[in-house]
Amino acid sequence: MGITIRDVAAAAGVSTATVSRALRGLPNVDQVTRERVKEVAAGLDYVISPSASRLASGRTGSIAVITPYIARWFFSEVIASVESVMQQAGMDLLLMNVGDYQNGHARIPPTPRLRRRVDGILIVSLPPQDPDLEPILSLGMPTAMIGGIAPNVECVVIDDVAAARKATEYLVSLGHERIALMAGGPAEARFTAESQRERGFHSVMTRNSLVEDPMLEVFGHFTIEGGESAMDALLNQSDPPTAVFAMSDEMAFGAIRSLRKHGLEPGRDVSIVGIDDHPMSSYLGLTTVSQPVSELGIKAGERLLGQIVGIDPPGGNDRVSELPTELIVRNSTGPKS
Amino acid sequence: MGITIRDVAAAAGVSTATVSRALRGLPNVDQVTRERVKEVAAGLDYVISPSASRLASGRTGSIAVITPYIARWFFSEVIASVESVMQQAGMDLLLMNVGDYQNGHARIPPTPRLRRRVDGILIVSLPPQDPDLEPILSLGMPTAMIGGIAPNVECVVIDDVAAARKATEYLVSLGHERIALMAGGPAEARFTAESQRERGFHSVMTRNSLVEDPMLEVFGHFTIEGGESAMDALLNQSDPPTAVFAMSDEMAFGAIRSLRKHGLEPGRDVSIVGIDDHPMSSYLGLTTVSQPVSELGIKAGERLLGQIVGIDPPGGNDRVSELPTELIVRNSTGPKS
DNA sequence: CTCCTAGGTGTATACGCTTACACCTGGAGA
DNA sequence: TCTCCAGGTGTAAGCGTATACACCTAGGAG
Repeated sequence: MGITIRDVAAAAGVSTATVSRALRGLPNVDQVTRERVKEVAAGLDYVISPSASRLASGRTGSIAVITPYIARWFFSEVIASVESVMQQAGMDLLLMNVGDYQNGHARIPPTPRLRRRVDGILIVSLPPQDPDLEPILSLGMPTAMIGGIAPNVECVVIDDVAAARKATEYLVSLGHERIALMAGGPAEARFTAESQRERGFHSVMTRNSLVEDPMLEVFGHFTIEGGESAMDALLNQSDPPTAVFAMSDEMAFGAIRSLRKHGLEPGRDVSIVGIDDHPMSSYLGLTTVSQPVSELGIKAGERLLGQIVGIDPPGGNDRVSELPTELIVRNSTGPKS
Repeated sequence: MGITIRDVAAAAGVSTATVSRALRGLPNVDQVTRERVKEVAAGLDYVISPSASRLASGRTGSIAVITPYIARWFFSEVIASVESVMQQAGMDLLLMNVGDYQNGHARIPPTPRLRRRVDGILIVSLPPQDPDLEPILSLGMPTAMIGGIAPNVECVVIDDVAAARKATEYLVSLGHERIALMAGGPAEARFTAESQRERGFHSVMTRNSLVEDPMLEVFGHFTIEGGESAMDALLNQSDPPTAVFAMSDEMAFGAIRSLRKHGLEPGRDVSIVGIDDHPMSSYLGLTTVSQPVSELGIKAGERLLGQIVGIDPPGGNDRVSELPTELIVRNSTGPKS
């Protein structure tokens, strides 16, 4: 059926070992021989059998990306950029969603599917309390993480504290004092980024001697609808906020919609800041703190490759890379009226 | 290092053949033996070596998803649903982007990376003239396609002609006569869906004896920005349209923005219809024709699995599944004023 | 009581490659 | 001239599983 390395060896008049070395660019092969082997292989339309190669070498040439969502903006952007890096490096990318239970499917633990199957793992934003996280990490293979921090793992993140500070400080600079915090959910079930953003918000409020009214902390579940009803709730209070810091742009979108529904104009009546710089944000004029999503994926991918190839230290010393964020002022914010 | 099937066999007091059969659920294994083997395997924390299994059996247990985009809405939704199907089936999913050249990377042809590496291929919306399409199809392995039609391939699509008809007919029913067509790009470089949508539009216009002014055909490149400038161009004409059929929601978003920029109100001054039912469409009140994106992925995934397992006919007779679309009326459309 | 069958199990080879090791050659240095 | 070395190359032993085939057993049919 398929043509094998032996066919190539025979046709080129060399041994299979030489073919193997020639084709993989290893040293100790005469340049002339190498060229001839390559030509013969191309002529025979030979492609190496990954299974055989993997079995013999122990390397799989592939990595797994583990993520709780695939289709959401942040995640799909990250996946795309990681794919790009891996494709350049000639690595296969296995996609594994661990959030599928949200659709009613049984949660299939990824750990058994990882062992012996990949050379490295890239974890995207699993919350620290995720039941799959610990087993994955204790697999002890090259691992990188985006949007979260774990000991002994290469982590690529933004400075979520600083991002939240930028957003909050900007609102304060506009004169706002009653500022609401729109988080994803209650503190027990938060992503790392969420907790950090709360810390950033908190620090700015404290530094400026502003009170954090517990009534002004609401949960938008990182969705438009969630943001909308959270804003609804804020507006129905006796003393509504004059500004809102939403932990994500999508929640901010919902908040804007709620404002309009109540006949209020974002930026004039109530100011809204998000985090992300989602593609729709410029469309909707949302002031936000941008995060370099593609760069997160690229950097984490490269770091992971480094571990696999053996250039980078395989974790060991809590390497954390922080990528910069930037406040982007649009018209969903304005001075306190 | 790793523990092998031999260790399990020894520990369970049977041969490796029996272990292999027991673990994979093959018949001709005594129930008692099977249980014991399973327990021993679990106790030893044994996981099968995919490479060895693949090499010996010739099956890879994985499929490739080939797509020109990863992060765009339609594509990420499709990928997510396919991943779900494959995870349930215990198949690995390799992600391969063939649109990376758009980011300045060299285009790496996927064909060599496919051979001997996957049991099946799922192609998402490659345009018929894509240089990679033909080589992939002539690989002769189980293949399914979403959003496009090719001979001898299992295809899952929406009826793009009908979808475009629904949109156009609705505009006609509102009394519009000067209706613009916002396509992606010129006819030479169109996705299958694009051509079909044009046909649907055309048929309705003709049937209602409406003239298709060539001036009213514009290109929005399936992006918000593209839609916006295309709409700008339309509005700058001496005799602008009273309605626009945009081939995608994102272009429609751009069109809406353009309208507002020109002081016009969508649905009152100019009507806009899109296709997709993008998550932001309900937010923006866009009238559109929805397509069942997840179902496309699920169905195509299942069909592909069927071919691999050998239940479904492996292509052969141009099987095309059409999934239903639905007009969703919101407030970007209104009677001709 | 014998024969046959079918379910259950073991033996041993093939899968296609990588790589440790042995080997060979020619030229540089002594 | 001889030795040594390094660059090239070949040999052959795995890598861990699947599976064709042989075998064995017990029970039912004759």
